Amino acid sequence: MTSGLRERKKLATRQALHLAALQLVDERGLDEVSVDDIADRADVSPRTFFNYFPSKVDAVVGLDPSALQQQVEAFLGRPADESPVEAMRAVTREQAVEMAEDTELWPLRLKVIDAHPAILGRLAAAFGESERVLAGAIAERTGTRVGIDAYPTLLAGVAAAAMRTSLHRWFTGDFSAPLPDLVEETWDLLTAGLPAPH
Amino acid sequence: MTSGLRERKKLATRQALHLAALQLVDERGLDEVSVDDIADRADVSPRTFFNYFPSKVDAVVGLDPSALQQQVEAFLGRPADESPVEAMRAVTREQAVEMAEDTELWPLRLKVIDAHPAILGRLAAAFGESERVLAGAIAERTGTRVGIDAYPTLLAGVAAAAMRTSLHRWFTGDFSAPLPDLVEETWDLLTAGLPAPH
DNA sequence: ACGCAAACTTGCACTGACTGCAAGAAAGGA
DNA sequence: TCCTTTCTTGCAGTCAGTGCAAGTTTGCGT
Repeated sequence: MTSGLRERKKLATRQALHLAALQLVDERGLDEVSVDDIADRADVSPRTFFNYFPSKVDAVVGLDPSALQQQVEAFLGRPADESPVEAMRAVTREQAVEMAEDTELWPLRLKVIDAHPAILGRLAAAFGESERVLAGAIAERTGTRVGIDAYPTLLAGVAAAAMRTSLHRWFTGDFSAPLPDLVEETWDLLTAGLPAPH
Repeated sequence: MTSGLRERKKLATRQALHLAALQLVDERGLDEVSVDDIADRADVSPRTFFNYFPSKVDAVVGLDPSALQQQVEAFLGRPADESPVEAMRAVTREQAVEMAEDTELWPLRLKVIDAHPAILGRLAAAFGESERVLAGAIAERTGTRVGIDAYPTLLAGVAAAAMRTSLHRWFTGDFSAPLPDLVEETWDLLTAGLPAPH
């Protein structure tokens, strides 16, 4: 289908670097891990590290660069009779299902991120980037304009907040509750206009 | 009231560094500005720069470190008969009023941030930090538990999204629309459960 | 199987962010 | 005025991150 040897090797190297970064930071903490350490464990030269990730924290976060585009396409591909909120909710639910399938990487990622605010910062930036792009897609679908109308930026931001909230609860509950269920609960709260609890 | 000479000087130096960073980055772009440049314009040594800000981007963002605590106190100090959403909304509106009073710094900040995604990342991290703390305050007020219940984390995240959305529209509209009005509109959308536009 | 072109890895040298330390200067208070 | 505390500064050092050029590996047509 896609894969020559070259592409498989690249993917393997990328994953090795990400995993090495994740494990090392989990073991020692962010400041006690150098790029050289990560490159060593992944069996590549320090210089090669920077061919794969632009910075140390990026390697720890290790986000799939194609995920954002997939998210946008999934959103735009939702049935036309769904409201924007319904479509956005469906997309985040699908993401949750995929994340939950991975029983190793995401828990470790969340553990490390939770322990290191600096990494959380980079993650937040990624969410911000995602928000920008998503807002454009939402505007396209609803006929609103980013920056002029509140709707697209707000919905994108709210969707990101919903995902963050769900991930946080997933982590806090030691991954016992199914992530998609947590996502559903969160969206129920949102569409009800955030009624006070109790 | 508070101010000895020493404290006034510290505040002045901090503001000078922040303004210098902001102007220089606006003029040349983030990568064309070094810490030495910023320190030069603010008339302090490069080493002193790091006594005030832990990094270059932090100086550009230049957030008031006490703002977060004030926000939490403002939230906890709202009348007990207000719902959490009403209280949160009131706090963000008050913030908006304060921000709008400053007709120089915030517009420049937003302009620079909009032009430099790397800075936006740091800002997002600050919002994330704020969310964490706020979530704690919300939990305290509502008797819910951060990490267990969705409510506190979600409301904090949504409030941050509302502020980001409003700031973005304020900037896009060249600061002609009153920021507090934009905040109100955004919260109206939220409490209505994000109804589809049109 | 061969050989060329493109892509990937690596080492080297360099810039600049950031830190710890210790000495000097400035401010506050008795 | 003297002493203490705090702030500033220079120095030396570590490490992140980048451009370049040489060497290596893979893809592909022949």
